[in-house]
Amino acid sequence: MNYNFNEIEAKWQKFWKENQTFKAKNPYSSPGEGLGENKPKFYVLDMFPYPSGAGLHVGHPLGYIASDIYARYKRHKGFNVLHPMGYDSFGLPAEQYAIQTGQHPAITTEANINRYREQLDKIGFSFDWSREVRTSDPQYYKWTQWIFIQLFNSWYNKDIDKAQDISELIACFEKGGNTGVNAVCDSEVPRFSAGEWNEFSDKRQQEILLQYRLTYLAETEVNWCPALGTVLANDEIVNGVSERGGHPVIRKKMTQWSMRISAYAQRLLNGLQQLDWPQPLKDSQTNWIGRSKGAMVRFKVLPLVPSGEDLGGDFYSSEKETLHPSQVKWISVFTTRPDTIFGVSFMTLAPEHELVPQLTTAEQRVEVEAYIKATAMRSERDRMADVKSITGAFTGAYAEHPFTKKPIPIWIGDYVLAGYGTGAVMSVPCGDQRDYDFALHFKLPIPNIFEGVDISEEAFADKETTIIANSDFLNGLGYTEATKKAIAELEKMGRGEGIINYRLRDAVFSRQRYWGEPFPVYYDGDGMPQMLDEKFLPLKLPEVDKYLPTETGEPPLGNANEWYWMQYGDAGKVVSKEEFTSSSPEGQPERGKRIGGPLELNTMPGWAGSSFYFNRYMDPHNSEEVFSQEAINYWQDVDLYIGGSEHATGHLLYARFWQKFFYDKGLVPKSEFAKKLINQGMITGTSAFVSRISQRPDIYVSAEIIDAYNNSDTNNNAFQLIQGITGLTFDNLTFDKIHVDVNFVNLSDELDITKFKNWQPEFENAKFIPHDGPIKVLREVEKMSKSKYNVVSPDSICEEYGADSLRLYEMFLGPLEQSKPWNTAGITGVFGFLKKLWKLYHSGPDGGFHIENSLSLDGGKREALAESFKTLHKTIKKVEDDIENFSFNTSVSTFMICVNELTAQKCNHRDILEPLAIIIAPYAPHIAEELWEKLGHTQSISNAPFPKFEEKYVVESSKDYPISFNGKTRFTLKLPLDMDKTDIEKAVLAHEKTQAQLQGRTPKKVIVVPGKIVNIVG
RNA sequence: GCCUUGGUGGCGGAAUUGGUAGACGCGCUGGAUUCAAAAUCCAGUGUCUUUGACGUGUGGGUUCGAUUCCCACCCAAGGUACCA
Repeated sequence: MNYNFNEIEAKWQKFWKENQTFKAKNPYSSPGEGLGENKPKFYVLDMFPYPSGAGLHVGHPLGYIASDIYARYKRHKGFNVLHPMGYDSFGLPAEQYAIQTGQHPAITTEANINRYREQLDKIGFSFDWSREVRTSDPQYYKWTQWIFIQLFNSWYNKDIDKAQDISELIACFEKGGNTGVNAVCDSEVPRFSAGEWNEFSDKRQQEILLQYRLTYLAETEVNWCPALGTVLANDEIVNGVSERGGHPVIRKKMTQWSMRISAYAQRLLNGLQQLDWPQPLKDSQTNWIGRSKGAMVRFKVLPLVPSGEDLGGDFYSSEKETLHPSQVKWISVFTTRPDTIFGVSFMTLAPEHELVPQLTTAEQRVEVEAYIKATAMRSERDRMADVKSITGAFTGAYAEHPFTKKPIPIWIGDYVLAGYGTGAVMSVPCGDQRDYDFALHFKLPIPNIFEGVDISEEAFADKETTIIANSDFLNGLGYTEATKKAIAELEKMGRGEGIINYRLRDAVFSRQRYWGEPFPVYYDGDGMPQMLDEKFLPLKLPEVDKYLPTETGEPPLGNANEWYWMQYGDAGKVVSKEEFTSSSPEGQPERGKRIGGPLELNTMPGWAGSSFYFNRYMDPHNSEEVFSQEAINYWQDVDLYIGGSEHATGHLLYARFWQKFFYDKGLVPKSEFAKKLINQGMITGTSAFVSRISQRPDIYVSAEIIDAYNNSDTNNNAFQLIQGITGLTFDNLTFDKIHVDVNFVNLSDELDITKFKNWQPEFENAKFIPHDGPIKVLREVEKMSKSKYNVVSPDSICEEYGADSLRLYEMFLGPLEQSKPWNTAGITGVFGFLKKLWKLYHSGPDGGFHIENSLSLDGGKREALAESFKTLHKTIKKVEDDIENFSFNTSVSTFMICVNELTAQKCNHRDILEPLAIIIAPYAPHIAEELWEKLGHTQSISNAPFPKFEEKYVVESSKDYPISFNGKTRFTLKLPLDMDKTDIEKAVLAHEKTQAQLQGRTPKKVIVVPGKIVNIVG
């Protein structure tokens, strides 16, 4: 009986579905079922996919296969395993497709999901599909909206370092104004007393509260992508262009919803230490958060120097005037080197800095304005492409040095970024290369404040060896002491303080798109944002005629006929503008006053729905709560999370942020959502190329001819042939390489000529050299992509070799975390292995199922099987260790070795073959189920206990010692393992081969490592 | 530039604490079987100037012994970038 994988796999996939084999129980909610009650929990999660129209290629399931093996292994180990799957189904491609075709994104998304599901099912995953979530499902995004409301109703209290309800902030304001409140908020919040607060209008109060909320509406500089018609987050931009589509991105001021993730910067950093995540990923989050320790220093802007006054050669000598205190302006700068403060010879502000217009003198105005205009015109990309040219302009203004009291000229320059720190720097040319270059270019002084350092060529930035000089009270100090002292002095004078600055910016949360979560927000008569009451959620996406921005440039939701919120008392609904304006604000006595207004036109970004889905899986159908406390307290957090490293600074940072917010609100028991994370590597494609003669594009040649050509092997008779047909000699012959579909190529790299000719019209009349023999293709490793025709789909592999072969092969390719090329040819190895495995259980006549039943008490039988037991148990040990270390590739080798050995031993004994089926089941579940059933079991193999490794079967009594001379192994010698050092040395030295090696010399030293090696030094 | 990861046969890769480098598989070569092919099975397969020598990116070092540890460098991939 042959290994009929198609039949077997279909059978068991149906069985699992019908029996809900992998449904995870929340034990408290189904106590009667008994399952899971006494089992420890284990949560294995994959990053849920965006269901793209292209479907899956063999690279996609890699991580899913690994997590599935782990999940199945944990079930065998007696855990109650949660292994869910769902879809991140809001996103740009469906919307772009909708713009082109008018097809509603919900319809395309549904079709894509169905295709994904079909493909996933064929691979035999043990997902609990009863828990599936889709971010675009209103029953799901109801909770995304709910979380948004919670964030809106929260502020960050720095004193207790956690988020609190906004009502507590209001209470503080009412009691003592905002002077005593230590909150994370906008930088320009004015100071006010309790009395002033209570006097503020409702609108003013709302405006102030907005500056404290964890999600807030503010005019911010955003990354605007004109081609996509939307803003993008920093992590959605790669090299100055959009991640999707590669369109240019410019800076633009817009009123947008933002998330105050910066409040969590330090906790996001701290939390990394307890996480078992890949180091590169943790490093990239650390860099992204970008903590730097230094000082905030305030420089007083000096009154303008009267025009025409000669500043002379020494510009530190000008006279000062005094100003009324209310007119004094201050420029705050952030520096990591307060120790170099005496080296400041000028200041540089970002061109966008808000003080620039006020500071600029009449004489400099023209130049400054021209410079600002010029920098604004340059796109982000231009600025990045050109970092070498130094540009800037002098404002004409001066600031006072906090210690020397000398005037310092204030410049603007685009090397200072508006978005980092305060958008202004104190320039220390002797200690910073950028300041140095700027000073050199504009002929500004470069005072040296370092002991014994030459700065005539470049700046000196080495903190370690710094000794400060020419710096008054800092002279002679090193970096650490000088920094401390400088900060202490600044604090004493009230001119600055030590602070910690983060690169992490608040995250823009609005997108000018259709296919995303609508905000549960309307704008009242004052234009202030108001949250919908939770009982009205979900606020469903409205229907629109077209998915493009409106004629007035509003987001696509502006096209909706009905997109106004109207509420009387407890009754609220979405209505048209006409219905809203024609309705009575006074309402009717029994219904109450009408409230409402236009609904928010922006939608939420892609990362909204993915920032809590892992928690929602724990209780996915709960319509009362985002998840119940029982569910979250049972499942706690993700034990193993597998997904791509491309989400390092996006999804994985935002999700950690929301989790910490939930933690503050007492909604979750853990402040980190995933204990362990693994990044699976990318599977690249092996593209196929066929070469054709450049001068005669209808003639295609086999790869051997190209080899001969590249090696200048003119004797190859193909060249005579080519010359005969084309008249081209070897010397003026050139070839072009063109991609061919990898599906037209067989395992021996030979091209299927018929398929190729029928592929595209231009190949119809293709001629081939050689005419008769096979045409071989060239191979090259590239990213798997449609345009390179190197995409291999899992479906075709499953059809030809089966899902078990696919699963084994994907694991066998190499370490999970490494990127590696796909080459279908190698799959025959694991396919052959499965056939061999099948044969082990089918040693009967005509290949029928045959197993020797166990006579477990018969010691004699056991004796005969000792070798097989040894094979089995060393396999159990190795495979168990490998799974725990996520070294799946080596366990496939181990299985191969095991089956090769058992085959050689002609083993057909139940005591061996039954445990073998279990240990292989996580990897190749279909064949394992089938064999399990044949072994007489009626229950699925998936919960069978994992066989226990027993040392006694693998103990060796002797060892083949490698005998080496000066570290080089010459021969091996079998000796008992319990022999001690001295005896080993004697035995080895007495051996004739040793004597032959020594040729009469006396060894200087003999190293004996029992159980390992013997080395003779001579 | 900086941070991270990696570099081993024709190819994917193995060697878990420093102890026989190249497991396992692909490919290739030869053979068996077959009218033939596929499939299957058997044997071989790091390199070379083959009684031996050389071999884990390069050059040093530590060690009885180094793919493994240390120093310097080269190359590749990923992240990040005027971050004050």
